[in-house]
Amino acid sequence: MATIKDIAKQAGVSVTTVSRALNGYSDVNDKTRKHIEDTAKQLNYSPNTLARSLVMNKSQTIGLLVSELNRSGAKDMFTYEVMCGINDSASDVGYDLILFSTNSVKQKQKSYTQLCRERQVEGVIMQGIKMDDPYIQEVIDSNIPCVFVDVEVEGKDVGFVTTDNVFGAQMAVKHLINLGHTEIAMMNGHDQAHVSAKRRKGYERELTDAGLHVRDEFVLNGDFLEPMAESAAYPFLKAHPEVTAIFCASDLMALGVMKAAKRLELKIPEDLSIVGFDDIVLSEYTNPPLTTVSQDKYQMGYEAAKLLTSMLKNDVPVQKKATLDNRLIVRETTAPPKH
Amino acid sequence: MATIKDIAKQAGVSVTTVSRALNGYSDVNDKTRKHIEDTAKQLNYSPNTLARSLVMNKSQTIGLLVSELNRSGAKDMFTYEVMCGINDSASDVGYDLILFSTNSVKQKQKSYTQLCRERQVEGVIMQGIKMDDPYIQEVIDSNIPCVFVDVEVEGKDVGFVTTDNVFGAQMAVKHLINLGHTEIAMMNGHDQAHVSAKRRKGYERELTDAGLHVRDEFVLNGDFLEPMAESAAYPFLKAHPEVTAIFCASDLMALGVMKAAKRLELKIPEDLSIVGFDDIVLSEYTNPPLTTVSQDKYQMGYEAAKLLTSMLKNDVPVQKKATLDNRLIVRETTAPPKH
DNA sequence: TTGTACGCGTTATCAT
DNA sequence: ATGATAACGCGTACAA
Repeated sequence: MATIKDIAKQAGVSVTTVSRALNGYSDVNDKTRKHIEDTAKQLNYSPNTLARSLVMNKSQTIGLLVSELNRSGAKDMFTYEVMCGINDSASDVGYDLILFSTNSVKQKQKSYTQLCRERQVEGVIMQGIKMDDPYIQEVIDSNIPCVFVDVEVEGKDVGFVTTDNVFGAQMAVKHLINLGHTEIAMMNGHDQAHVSAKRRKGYERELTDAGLHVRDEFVLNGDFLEPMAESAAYPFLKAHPEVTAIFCASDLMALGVMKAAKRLELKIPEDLSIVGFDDIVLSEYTNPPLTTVSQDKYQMGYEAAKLLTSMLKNDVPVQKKATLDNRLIVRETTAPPKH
Repeated sequence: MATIKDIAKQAGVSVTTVSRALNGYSDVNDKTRKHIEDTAKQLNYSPNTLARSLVMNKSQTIGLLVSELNRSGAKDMFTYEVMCGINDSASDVGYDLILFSTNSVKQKQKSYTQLCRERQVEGVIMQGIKMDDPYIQEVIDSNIPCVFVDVEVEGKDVGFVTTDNVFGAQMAVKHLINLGHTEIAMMNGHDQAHVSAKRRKGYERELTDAGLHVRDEFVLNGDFLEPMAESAAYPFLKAHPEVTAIFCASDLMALGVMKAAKRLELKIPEDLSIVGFDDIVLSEYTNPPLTTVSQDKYQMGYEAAKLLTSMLKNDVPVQKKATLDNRLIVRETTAPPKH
């Protein structure tokens, strides 16, 4: 627990000199610097970042605000991989991460700015937040730099990173159309997810472009959950034998659809083609392996942190959004329809 | 950015009174407290935990030290679920989490105590560390309270949480023996993993108890990685057609073994029974679904944080270790051997 | 019940 | 090139 004071005493100099020597200022004699560095090492000194942050008014800390950090199963791998990217990128530039988990209830108890200011975070990365969560508006109103993952919000100090969800959905649907499908349904997430709207847009655009009908009753809601998707798909597929393909807004929901199809004794892909979204680890191992739209989750996190730290470093306006490409991975759940 | 000073000025009292009023001390007039609370709210005040920590010498922060936080795939879900548990438990008692990711290289650059003291963490939870990592000894030598996940280290300020790996392995092997298997191999992780030793011990003990031979050449190393397990299993299974069952020290390696078996045209479970360890999400979806030993990862994290915070709160000696039960989940990769 | 004064460990300003 | 001193925001003896 040695402090610069201890070093100063031991080395016979003032605290000022110690501080400057250790921080690499040029206006300190080489000999005294050496001496100070030696005694610092000898005393096993480590600086107290708390004190430093207090006086400098910079904490070198980023808040990682994750909504519903839990074992929902749905976003698990997604959240984790994004986090890895954030962590790598942030530590590259010397920022530490402090983890806040929140949910709709907590958000009512403590305001966003309070949360941030208490811990003096310099900026925030926001993940898994829903469009109707109170924090979104608070973020925009506050002047704490923030980057959203997968929510397209912009503001003076607000940016976001996402993948091209519209185009991703288009790729998926185009793939099905190219195979010859014309009756294509969609299993969507829920209305509070920004990506849901985007993916639906892509789905509808691609159908329209191909001259196919867009039918509202062909779009189901699976709440991004496997069991919900299954129970939504089962009656639908039963009632609509003409449907030969389903585009799912997440891999997990695709799993649910696969289960429903199995119960209806529909063969995949012969009777029903399925395309997912995300490319979670699981999708490679399903039976048959799932065709899906792959998002680079790690990269999303990495870019998010990069965006944020660049906002933090510069006062000049800076690029505040990033849209990553995603790509279609064709596996074995898609084939031409039987006629 | 209002401070207690601002409140004091506005409310016409001293900072001391503000501090005491806001911290719920009893020796402050109800009327003044009310007045102070009102102006605090009006000024949108939030306390600066940095300053508070500095003076109290308590940061209310736990360091979450994760080794190799990356997309290795192997420990992904494991790490994530443990983290969820830690987070829930820690936030229950008002601790925040600061994320440190480390690896063998980083550990040489900055010492454990330095890392901790810089950020003034009160305690640490250590995850995914290898037995030959330098930090382990440093943790023991330091007096910063620490709880390890899955490494059985004890010390004055050091505890751990783990599952009963020996017994878990025994359950798995017993299950195979009960089915009638006698030639049972093991796919182990690597020598730097504490759990590897434990699981091997259970494997050998159960064989011995059943009067079966323990053969060193029946124990392979898959480094906890799927491809490594596959390439280790392939030649082994080819050379040892007498082997009818393999116990794997992780589900991921079980996947590798399944791939090797497929290449050798061995049917699972008819020609080869496989038991995994962990019960990752994936194992439910493999083809066929994997029989495995399930660990409650969330609970491990929850207990780890609980252990640590109780060590932090009390100066009295306290329970410093926790061993959780795990259970065998029989799915479809195990069956009696063909004769 | 309230206020004064000091200290936590550090950096920054201004002298010297 | 070096040192005194103030300041960051807060908690707390001690005094009143």
